[in-house]
Amino acid sequence: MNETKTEWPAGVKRTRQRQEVLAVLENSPSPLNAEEIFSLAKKNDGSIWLSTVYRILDLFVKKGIVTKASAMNSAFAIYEMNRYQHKHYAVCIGCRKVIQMDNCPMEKFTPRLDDGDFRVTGHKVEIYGYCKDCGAELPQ
Amino acid sequence: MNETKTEWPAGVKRTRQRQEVLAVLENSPSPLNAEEIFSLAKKNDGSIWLSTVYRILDLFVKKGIVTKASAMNSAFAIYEMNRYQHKHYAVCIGCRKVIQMDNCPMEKFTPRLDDGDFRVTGHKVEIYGYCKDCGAELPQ
DNA sequence: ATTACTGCAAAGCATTTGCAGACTG
DNA sequence: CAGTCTGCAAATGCTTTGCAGTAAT
Repeated sequence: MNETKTEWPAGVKRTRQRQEVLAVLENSPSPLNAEEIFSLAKKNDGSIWLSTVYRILDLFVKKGIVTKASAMNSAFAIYEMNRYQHKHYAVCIGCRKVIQMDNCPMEKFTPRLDDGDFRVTGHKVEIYGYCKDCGAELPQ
Repeated sequence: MNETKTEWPAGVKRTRQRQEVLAVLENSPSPLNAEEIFSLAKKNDGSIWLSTVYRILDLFVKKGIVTKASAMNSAFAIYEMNRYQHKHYAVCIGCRKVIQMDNCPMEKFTPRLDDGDFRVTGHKVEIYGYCKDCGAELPQ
């Protein structure tokens, strides 16, 4: 599978590797790290290099096609299609499963800062704890 | 300066390097990364190794004396005394300054998750944008 | 004296970079 | 065909680990 669902982004040279990376991201319901994107693209296509994946991801992030985040307590970054919807995640400490959150705690919130003026351009929220499969093992 | 303000934590062997690291953290108003802790400790004492600092920080985190976080878009972890108060930070994209937030967006918030049951044990919030010194350079 | 801790060096892991050949528009 | 992109290898930066000597209780 090598097709992207949407039209090709403007101002981005179309190469086999870029199509592959975009297709992988479009077809993933959850964010992926570079290594995962790399092996999925490789499975579909056969010839792609990890450093190329990083370069493509950087480009896509710069173009606003993809968003980059880093899951807490995790050494690596995760990437997903920028679907222009505001999303946050809950991460299970037990199994590392990532669960989408449907609401955002920042909706009705104004930060109170020591330093006076601060122009907020974005925020990051992550909740952690135990999912229904992992929580059972532990005492309340 | 080599003194710690509070009494020495129980169950932790007291060494010169550990005292130094704890003193550095106690005297810092803002979180520091390992390299910064290392050079401050070195300045005070002269003989300490970066890998030792990492080992000491891991120990302190495990003992609950220190908390570890990772500032967004930044490759390294930051550490600070666990003052048992709930704190979040705003990070300036321009100068990387870290500014404390006095309120918490999670106070009156219940996450709505796809996956049903999830026992929340903690959360992480980070706001980013431009501080008063860096914001001026950029257009509104 | 016994056990844990540190100095030091080297490895580890995610990510980045340099370069020459290959491909796109 | 000019310029960009990729394969590949090697470097980078933060952090971890192994080992033998040193220090703490």
